[in-house]
Amino acid sequence: MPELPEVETTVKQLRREILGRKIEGVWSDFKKIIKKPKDFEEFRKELAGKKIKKIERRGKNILFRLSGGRTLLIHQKLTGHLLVGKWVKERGKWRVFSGALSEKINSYIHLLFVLGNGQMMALSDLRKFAKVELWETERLRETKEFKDLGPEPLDKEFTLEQFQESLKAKKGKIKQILMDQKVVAGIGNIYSDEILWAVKVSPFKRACKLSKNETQAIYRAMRRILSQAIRLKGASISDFRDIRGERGRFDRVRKVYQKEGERCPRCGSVIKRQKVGGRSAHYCPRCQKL
DNA sequence: CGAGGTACCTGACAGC
DNA sequence: TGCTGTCAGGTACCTC
Repeated sequence: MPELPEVETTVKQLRREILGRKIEGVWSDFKKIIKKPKDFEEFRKELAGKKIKKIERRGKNILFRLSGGRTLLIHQKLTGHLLVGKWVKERGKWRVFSGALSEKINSYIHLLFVLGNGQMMALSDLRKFAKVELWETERLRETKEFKDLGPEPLDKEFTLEQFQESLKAKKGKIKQILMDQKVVAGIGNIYSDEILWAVKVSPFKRACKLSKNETQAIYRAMRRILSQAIRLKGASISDFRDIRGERGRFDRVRKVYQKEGERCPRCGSVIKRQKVGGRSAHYCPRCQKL
Protein backbone atom coordinates (compact mmCIF):
# COMPACT_ATOMS: atom_id res chain seq x y z
CA MET A 1 0.00 0.00 0.00
CA PRO A 2 0.80 3.55 -0.16
CA GLU A 3 2.45 4.75 3.02
CA LEU A 4 2.12 8.24 4.50
CA PRO A 5 3.71 10.17 1.59
CA GLU A 6 1.64 8.38 -1.03
CA VAL A 7 -1.58 8.87 0.93
CA GLU A 8 -0.70 12.54 1.52
CA THR A 9 -0.09 12.99 -2.22
CA THR A 10 -3.46 11.46 -2.98
CA VAL A 11 -5.27 13.58 -0.40
CA LYS A 12 -3.71 16.84 -1.61
CA GLN A 13 -4.70 16.14 -5.18
CA LEU A 14 -8.20 15.02 -4.22
CA ARG A 15 -8.72 18.31 -2.40
CA ARG A 16 -7.90 20.20 -5.56
CA GLU A 17 -10.11 18.05 -7.75
CA ILE A 18 -13.22 16.97 -5.90
CA LEU A 19 -13.72 19.10 -2.80
CA GLY A 20 -17.29 20.36 -2.58
CA ARG A 21 -18.61 17.75 -5.01
CA LYS A 22 -21.75 15.78 -4.44
CA ILE A 23 -21.79 11.99 -4.57
CA GLU A 24 -24.45 11.14 -7.13
CA GLY A 25 -23.97 7.43 -7.43
CA VAL A 26 -21.86 4.44 -6.47
CA TRP A 27 -20.89 1.36 -8.49
CA SER A 28 -18.94 -1.72 -7.45
CA ASP A 29 -18.14 -5.14 -8.84
CA PHE A 30 -16.56 -6.32 -5.58
CA LYS A 31 -18.89 -5.32 -2.81
CA LYS A 32 -16.83 -7.09 -0.16
CA ILE A 33 -14.43 -4.16 -0.28
CA ILE A 34 -17.08 -2.16 1.61
CA LYS A 35 -16.80 -3.29 5.21
CA LYS A 36 -19.35 -0.91 6.72
CA PRO A 37 -22.23 -0.96 6.25
CA LYS A 38 -22.07 -4.57 5.11
CA ASP A 39 -25.07 -4.17 2.85
CA PHE A 40 -24.10 -2.43 -0.39
CA GLU A 41 -27.56 -1.01 -1.03
CA GLU A 42 -27.48 0.63 2.35
CA PHE A 43 -24.02 2.05 1.59
CA ARG A 44 -25.27 3.41 -1.72
CA LYS A 45 -28.39 4.94 -0.18
CA GLU A 46 -26.54 6.58 2.69
CA LEU A 47 -24.01 8.17 0.35
CA ALA A 48 -26.47 9.44 -2.22
CA GLY A 49 -26.55 13.22 -2.32
CA LYS A 50 -23.80 13.69 0.29
CA LYS A 51 -21.41 16.55 -0.27
CA ILE A 52 -17.64 16.17 0.20
CA LYS A 53 -16.84 18.91 2.67
CA LYS A 54 -13.31 18.06 3.74
CA ILE A 55 -10.64 15.53 2.80
CA GLU A 56 -8.12 14.55 5.44
CA ARG A 57 -5.39 12.00 6.11
CA ARG A 58 -4.81 10.21 9.39
CA GLY A 59 -1.93 7.77 9.24
CA LYS A 60 -2.57 5.80 6.07
CA ASN A 61 -6.32 6.42 6.17
CA ILE A 62 -8.13 8.81 3.85
CA LEU A 63 -11.11 10.52 5.47
CA PHE A 64 -13.81 12.17 3.41
CA ARG A 65 -15.86 14.41 5.68
CA LEU A 66 -19.35 14.43 4.25
CA SER A 67 -22.48 16.41 4.85
CA GLY A 68 -24.90 14.85 7.32
CA GLY A 69 -22.16 14.17 9.87
CA ARG A 70 -20.75 11.20 7.99
CA THR A 71 -17.18 10.18 7.26
CA LEU A 72 -16.15 7.91 4.44
CA LEU A 73 -12.93 6.11 5.32
CA ILE A 74 -10.71 4.53 2.68
CA HIS A 75 -7.61 2.54 3.55
CA GLN A 76 -5.77 1.50 0.41
CA LYS A 77 -3.74 -1.31 2.02
CA LEU A 78 -1.18 -2.78 -0.41
CA THR A 79 -2.30 -1.99 -3.92
CA GLY A 80 -5.24 0.39 -3.67
CA HIS A 81 -5.14 3.79 -5.28
CA LEU A 82 -7.69 6.44 -6.08
CA LEU A 83 -8.06 7.92 -9.54
CA VAL A 84 -10.15 10.85 -10.66
CA GLY A 85 -11.43 11.09 -14.19
CA LYS A 86 -14.18 9.77 -16.34
CA TRP A 87 -14.34 6.15 -17.40
CA VAL A 88 -16.35 4.10 -19.80
CA LYS A 89 -16.58 0.32 -19.59
CA GLU A 90 -15.43 -1.54 -22.66
CA ARG A 91 -15.17 -5.31 -22.91
CA GLY A 92 -15.21 -5.63 -19.14
CA LYS A 93 -12.45 -3.09 -18.57
CA TRP A 94 -12.62 0.52 -17.54
CA ARG A 95 -11.08 2.83 -20.10
CA VAL A 96 -10.24 6.41 -19.31
CA PHE A 97 -12.45 8.77 -21.17
CA SER A 98 -11.06 11.97 -19.70
CA GLY A 99 -9.24 13.31 -16.67
CA ALA A 100 -6.46 10.82 -16.11
CA LEU A 101 -3.44 11.23 -18.34
CA SER A 102 -1.34 8.10 -18.41
CA GLU A 103 -3.62 5.34 -17.18
CA LYS A 104 -5.60 4.48 -20.27
CA ILE A 105 -7.04 1.16 -19.20
CA ASN A 106 -7.50 -0.04 -15.68
CA SER A 107 -8.67 -3.58 -15.03
CA TYR A 108 -8.59 -3.17 -11.28
CA ILE A 109 -11.27 -0.59 -10.66
CA HIS A 110 -13.66 -2.16 -8.16
CA LEU A 111 -15.47 0.86 -6.78
CA LEU A 112 -16.62 4.06 -8.49
CA PHE A 113 -18.17 7.20 -7.08
CA VAL A 114 -20.04 9.31 -9.62
CA LEU A 115 -19.50 12.94 -8.69
CA GLY A 116 -21.37 15.03 -11.19
CA ASN A 117 -20.09 16.61 -14.41
CA GLY A 118 -19.56 13.00 -15.38
CA GLN A 119 -16.47 13.06 -13.16
CA MET A 120 -15.73 9.96 -11.13
CA MET A 121 -13.47 8.87 -8.32
CA ALA A 122 -12.37 5.28 -8.75
CA LEU A 123 -10.73 2.88 -6.33
CA SER A 124 -8.35 0.66 -8.24
CA ASP A 125 -7.05 -2.27 -6.23
CA LEU A 126 -5.27 -5.24 -7.74
CA ARG A 127 -5.26 -7.34 -4.60
CA LYS A 128 -8.65 -6.24 -3.28
CA PHE A 129 -7.34 -5.70 0.25
CA ALA A 130 -8.49 -2.10 0.53
CA LYS A 131 -11.18 -1.26 3.05
CA VAL A 132 -13.98 1.23 2.70
CA GLU A 133 -16.17 2.21 5.62
CA LEU A 134 -18.93 4.73 6.11
CA TRP A 135 -19.16 6.08 9.66
CA GLU A 136 -21.05 8.57 11.70
CA THR A 137 -18.16 10.93 12.30
CA GLU A 138 -18.57 10.90 16.07
CA ARG A 139 -18.63 7.10 16.21
CA LEU A 140 -15.45 6.79 14.20
CA ARG A 141 -13.57 8.91 16.70
CA GLU A 142 -14.56 6.47 19.43
CA THR A 143 -13.29 3.35 17.70
CA LYS A 144 -10.36 1.47 19.12
CA GLU A 145 -8.48 1.55 15.82
CA PHE A 146 -8.64 5.32 15.77
CA LYS A 147 -7.89 5.90 19.40
CA ASP A 148 -4.93 3.55 19.15
CA LEU A 149 -3.39 5.36 16.17
CA GLY A 150 -0.10 6.93 17.13
CA PRO A 151 0.96 10.52 16.50
CA GLU A 152 1.47 11.99 13.05
CA PRO A 153 5.24 11.97 12.49
CA LEU A 154 5.16 15.31 10.65
CA ASP A 155 3.02 17.06 13.23
CA LYS A 156 4.66 20.00 15.01
CA GLU A 157 3.25 18.69 18.28
CA PHE A 158 5.05 15.40 17.87
CA THR A 159 8.27 16.03 19.75
CA LEU A 160 11.53 14.16 20.08
CA GLU A 161 10.79 13.70 23.78
CA GLN A 162 7.50 12.03 22.96
CA PHE A 163 9.21 9.73 20.49
CA GLN A 164 11.96 8.81 22.97
CA GLU A 165 9.35 8.11 25.60
CA SER A 166 7.42 5.75 23.35
CA LEU A 167 10.55 3.78 22.37
CA LYS A 168 11.93 3.46 25.88
CA ALA A 169 9.87 0.45 26.89
CA LYS A 170 9.78 -1.31 23.51
CA LYS A 171 11.69 -4.55 23.34
CA GLY A 172 10.86 -5.14 19.68
CA LYS A 173 13.17 -4.58 16.72
CA ILE A 174 13.27 -0.96 15.65
CA LYS A 175 12.03 -1.66 12.13
CA GLN A 176 8.89 -3.31 13.49
CA ILE A 177 8.42 -0.55 16.02
CA LEU A 178 8.60 2.13 13.31
CA MET A 179 5.95 0.26 11.33
CA ASP A 180 3.73 -0.10 14.39
CA GLN A 181 0.89 2.34 13.73
CA LYS A 182 0.38 2.78 17.46
CA VAL A 183 3.88 4.19 17.88
CA VAL A 184 3.80 6.50 14.88
CA ALA A 185 1.11 6.60 12.19
CA GLY A 186 1.94 6.21 8.52
CA ILE A 187 5.28 4.43 8.20
CA GLY A 188 5.50 1.11 6.37
CA ASN A 189 8.07 -1.13 4.78
CA ILE A 190 9.70 1.28 2.33
CA TYR A 191 10.17 4.24 4.62
CA SER A 192 11.24 2.23 7.67
CA ASP A 193 14.07 0.73 5.60
CA GLU A 194 15.06 4.09 4.15
CA ILE A 195 15.00 5.87 7.51
CA LEU A 196 17.18 3.24 9.19
CA TRP A 197 19.69 3.20 6.35
CA ALA A 198 19.96 6.99 6.50
CA VAL A 199 20.93 6.89 10.18
CA LYS A 200 23.06 3.71 10.03
CA VAL A 201 20.94 1.79 12.51
CA SER A 202 20.31 -1.93 12.12
CA PRO A 203 16.66 -2.85 11.58
CA PHE A 204 17.21 -5.65 14.14
CA LYS A 205 18.31 -3.38 16.96
CA ARG A 206 15.94 -3.44 19.92
CA ALA A 207 14.16 -0.11 20.27
CA CYS A 208 14.90 0.12 24.00
CA LYS A 209 18.62 -0.36 23.32
CA LEU A 210 18.92 2.70 21.08
CA SER A 211 21.15 5.48 22.32
CA LYS A 212 19.79 8.98 22.72
CA ASN A 213 21.74 10.05 19.65
CA GLU A 214 20.33 7.22 17.59
CA THR A 215 16.77 7.97 18.63
CA GLN A 216 17.25 11.61 17.77
CA ALA A 217 18.74 10.72 14.40
CA ILE A 218 15.82 8.42 13.62
CA TYR A 219 13.34 11.10 14.64
CA ARG A 220 14.99 13.67 12.37
CA ALA A 221 15.46 11.29 9.43
CA MET A 222 11.85 10.18 9.71
CA ARG A 223 10.63 13.74 9.30
CA ARG A 224 13.13 14.61 6.59
CA ILE A 225 12.55 11.51 4.46
CA LEU A 226 8.76 11.57 4.73
CA SER A 227 8.72 15.26 3.77
CA GLN A 228 11.06 14.63 0.86
CA ALA A 229 8.87 11.75 -0.31
CA ILE A 230 5.80 13.97 -0.21
CA ARG A 231 7.62 16.55 -2.35
CA LEU A 232 8.41 13.76 -4.82
CA LYS A 233 4.77 12.63 -4.83
CA GLY A 234 5.55 9.30 -3.20
CA ALA A 235 7.10 6.07 -4.43
CA SER A 236 5.71 4.02 -7.30
CA ILE A 237 7.81 0.92 -6.84
CA SER A 238 4.83 -1.36 -7.16
CA ASP A 239 1.66 0.08 -8.61
CA PHE A 240 0.96 3.23 -6.68
CA ARG A 241 -0.22 6.02 -8.95
CA ASP A 242 -1.42 9.50 -8.17
CA ILE A 243 -4.99 10.41 -8.96
CA ARG A 244 -4.09 11.15 -12.57
CA GLY A 245 -2.43 7.77 -12.93
CA GLU A 246 1.09 9.17 -12.76
CA ARG A 247 4.05 7.72 -10.89
CA GLY A 248 5.74 9.24 -7.85
CA ARG A 249 9.48 9.88 -8.00
CA PHE A 250 10.69 8.71 -4.59
CA ASP A 251 11.74 5.34 -6.00
CA ARG A 252 14.50 7.15 -7.89
CA VAL A 253 16.13 8.40 -4.71
CA ARG A 254 15.57 5.40 -2.44
CA LYS A 255 18.74 3.77 -1.25
CA VAL A 256 17.97 0.24 -0.01
CA TYR A 257 14.34 -0.76 -0.34
CA GLN A 258 14.12 -3.67 -2.81
CA LYS A 259 17.75 -3.26 -3.72
CA GLU A 260 18.99 -6.61 -2.47
CA GLY A 261 22.26 -7.54 -4.21
CA GLU A 262 23.01 -3.96 -5.27
CA ARG A 263 25.76 -1.83 -3.77
CA CYS A 264 25.24 0.42 -0.79
CA PRO A 265 25.60 3.95 -2.19
CA ARG A 266 27.58 4.94 0.93
CA CYS A 267 30.09 2.15 1.47
CA GLY A 268 29.76 -0.16 -1.54
CA SER A 269 28.82 -3.30 0.41
CA VAL A 270 26.11 -5.53 -0.94
CA ILE A 271 22.59 -4.74 0.31
CA LYS A 272 20.96 -7.63 2.15
CA ARG A 273 17.37 -8.66 2.65
CA GLN A 274 16.20 -10.45 5.76
CA LYS A 275 12.83 -11.03 7.39
CA VAL A 276 11.80 -8.99 10.39
CA GLY A 277 8.44 -9.98 11.75
CA GLY A 278 7.25 -11.40 8.48
CA ARG A 279 8.37 -8.43 6.37
CA SER A 280 11.54 -8.00 4.34
CA ALA A 281 14.09 -5.61 5.81
CA HIS A 282 16.59 -4.23 3.27
CA TYR A 283 19.79 -2.91 4.77
CA CYS A 284 23.52 -2.49 4.42
CA PRO A 285 25.29 -5.05 6.63
CA ARG A 286 28.37 -2.83 6.91
CA CYS A 287 26.75 0.57 7.61
CA GLN A 288 23.99 -0.82 9.76
CA LYS A 289 25.77 -3.10 12.22
CA LEU A 290 23.88 -4.45 15.18
C1' DC B 1 0.74 -8.42 27.30
C1' DG B 2 3.82 -9.81 23.05
C1' DA B 3 5.26 -12.82 19.26
C1' DG B 4 4.16 -15.54 15.51
C1' DG B 5 1.24 -17.57 12.12
C1' DT B 6 -2.63 -17.12 8.88
C1' DA B 7 -6.05 -14.92 6.11
C1' DC B 8 -7.57 -11.67 2.79
C1' DC B 9 -6.35 -11.39 -3.11
C1' DT B 10 -3.82 -11.17 -7.72
C1' DG B 11 0.21 -11.17 -10.43
C1' DA B 12 5.23 -11.24 -11.52
C1' DC B 13 9.16 -13.78 -11.69
C1' DA B 14 12.63 -17.58 -10.93
C1' DG B 15 13.71 -22.30 -11.31
C1' DC B 16 12.76 -26.95 -12.69
C1' DT C 1 5.07 -24.45 -21.85
C1' DG C 2 3.51 -25.36 -17.50
C1' DC C 3 3.93 -26.09 -12.62
C1' DT C 4 5.59 -24.59 -7.98
C1' DG C 5 7.27 -21.61 -4.79
C1' DT C 6 8.34 -16.95 -3.38
C1' DC C 7 7.59 -12.34 -3.21
C1' DA C 8 4.79 -7.89 -3.09
C1' DG C 9 3.95 -0.62 -0.09
C1' DG C 10 -0.99 -3.71 5.20
C1' DT C 11 -3.57 -5.10 8.88
C1' DA C 12 -7.00 -8.05 11.48
C1' DC C 13 -7.57 -12.01 13.97
C1' DC C 14 -6.24 -16.15 16.11
C1' DT C 15 -3.37 -19.07 19.28
C1' DC C 16 0.33 -19.81 22.57
